[in-house]
Amino acid sequence: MAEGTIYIYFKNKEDLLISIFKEKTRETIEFLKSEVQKETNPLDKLKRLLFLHLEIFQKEKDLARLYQLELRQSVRLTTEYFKVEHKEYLDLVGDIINEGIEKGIFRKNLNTSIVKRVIFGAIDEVITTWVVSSKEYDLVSLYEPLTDILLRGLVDSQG
Amino acid sequence: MAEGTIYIYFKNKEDLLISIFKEKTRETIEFLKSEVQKETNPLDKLKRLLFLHLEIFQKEKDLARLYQLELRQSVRLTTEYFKVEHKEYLDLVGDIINEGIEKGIFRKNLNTSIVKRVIFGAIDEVITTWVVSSKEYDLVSLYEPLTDILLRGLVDSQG
Amino acid sequence: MAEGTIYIYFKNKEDLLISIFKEKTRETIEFLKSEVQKETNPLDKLKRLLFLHLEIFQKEKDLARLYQLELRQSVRLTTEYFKVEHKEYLDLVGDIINEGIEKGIFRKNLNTSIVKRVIFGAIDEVITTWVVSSKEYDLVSLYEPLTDILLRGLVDSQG
Amino acid sequence: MAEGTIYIYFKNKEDLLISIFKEKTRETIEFLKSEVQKETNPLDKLKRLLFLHLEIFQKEKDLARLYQLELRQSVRLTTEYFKVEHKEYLDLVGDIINEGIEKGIFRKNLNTSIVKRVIFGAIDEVITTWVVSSKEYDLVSLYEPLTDILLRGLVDSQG
DNA sequence: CATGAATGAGTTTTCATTCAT
DNA sequence: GATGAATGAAAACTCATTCAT
Repeated sequence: MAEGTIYIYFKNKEDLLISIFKEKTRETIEFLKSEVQKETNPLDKLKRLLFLHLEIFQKEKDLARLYQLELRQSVRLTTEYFKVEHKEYLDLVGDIINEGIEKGIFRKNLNTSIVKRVIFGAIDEVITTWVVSSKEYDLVSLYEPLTDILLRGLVDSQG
Repeated sequence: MAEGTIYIYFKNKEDLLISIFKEKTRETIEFLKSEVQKETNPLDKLKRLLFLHLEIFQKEKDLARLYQLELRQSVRLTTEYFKVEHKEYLDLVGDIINEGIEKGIFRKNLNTSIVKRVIFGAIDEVITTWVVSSKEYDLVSLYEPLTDILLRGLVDSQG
Repeated sequence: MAEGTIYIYFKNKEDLLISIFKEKTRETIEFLKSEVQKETNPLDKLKRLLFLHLEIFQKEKDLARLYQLELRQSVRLTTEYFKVEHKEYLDLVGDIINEGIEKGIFRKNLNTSIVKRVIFGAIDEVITTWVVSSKEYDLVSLYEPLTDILLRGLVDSQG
Repeated sequence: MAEGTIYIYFKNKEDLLISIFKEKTRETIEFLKSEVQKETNPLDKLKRLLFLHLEIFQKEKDLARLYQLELRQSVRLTTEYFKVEHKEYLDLVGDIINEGIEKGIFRKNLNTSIVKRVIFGAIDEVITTWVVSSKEYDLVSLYEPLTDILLRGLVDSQG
């Protein structure tokens, strides 16, 4: 695509970037939603979501770089993204949590709006570390310890 | 300080930014370390750390903006920061976790290197949301639900 | 006509514009010539010419805009236009003036090559003012004061 | 002056051009005003004005080119210029005409607002012709026939 | 040493022109 | 021949860096 072409379809370069992120994120969220719906147990839904999140980024490291590093380049872009597409992902997590609470699988006194951010933040940080790391390692293999902490917490309830 | 003055002390603008972040981060980590050492119980150490992290950023929203948005604008800066200063914070958390595991307060099978990232990621996300939000709300009040999830996890162990 | 089509018929955009102006100007000058020839008195010829010039532009404000503003945007176009089509209009005026001098209706010592430019310049300025004006007003009504000055001059010869 | 320098002082390139024209025109008008005031007779005032107008442009052909050709390049520029600086020149002429009418030197029934435009238009056209001409000739020498027509008109009042 | 106006390399944007359909 | 989406050379603009004061 030639330089000038983007100006036929977008007001400016930033608008193009915003559009790319919106498009890609929506597509991914649609995919995640449909995959999650294949499970009936909220616990399995959450697990599958986290697994796929890691797997998608592992498969497309360039995309991961784009999301974890380039997206943040423009404050306007980050803000826009946070308020719309990002919110949709959080809502997907939030719905699973709420369902789990209702079904007695998750704890009753959970604050869903914080829980969904904790889950996203945890996985986001793990992916960013993987992206900036000079070492090559398997991202998906982090699925086990990641879910373990999020689901069971840090404190030894037996102790 | 005038525009041109920075080039007397720094090679370029990015170096200035890196220097500011390093300086500020080290100072903050020193403060956090000294505060954490006032507690003997690893659980209390972790709680105090999270509380102070929220409190510091709440008190200086400009600093929060700087860390959560501006810092991320330069890929080189983010990468550099991630590998040095950010690591120090993670190590502080990691040491507390390890101490807790040894003392039987935290679960034995925790993967410390993931746990510390989960904790940082969770709090980081909560702060970024607060920074980009158009609504004004109390960040420190999120301390309770945040520690609750991280410490106890999502799953209802009674159920 | 689609964008690309003009390059089948014209070398470039400027050539198209030149062609449009040439065509339109020639057509208009032909019309003016034939109208002027309906009068026998050079004074009436000049009056009719000025009246029609105002009337044509009043009737087609878009055309007026084209001539008074758009045409001047390209230096090459202005220069080209000035040397050919514009000259034809001036010659039409010049011929009327010369005829008037010969017939003793206009003053003997008139410098025809300046006179024709004075007449064109005067009417051109009046039309440009009308085009750029934010107020809507009747252009043809300026015919009377315009001819009065050009024919009788400013000085009170009785005084 | 380097490319980027203009953006320190002006919003964009067009604003720079507008500013140059405004500045130069105001300066010239101030000069013309002061020169005109040296005369007491309105007729002499007008003559001196026309003479100086020709002389200034003859002396600075580049400036003449700028005014007669480049100024028209942008419709916005032409419109802005017409409504402000250009108006000031016309007012200067208009004031002289009004004074002349009052003193019985110019004809009573003159329409000042048209007269001033006729005078400007006439001189403007003569200058443009000089600028676009491939022949080099003396512009100031046109002062005589130009004032002759404007002051005495075309019609032979003896005839 | 400090300053901030000026710089110009790099980036973004425009728009006349091309060319596959 | 006609079309209009795509092109890219040129113009406009930005902003980190320099340097005369």
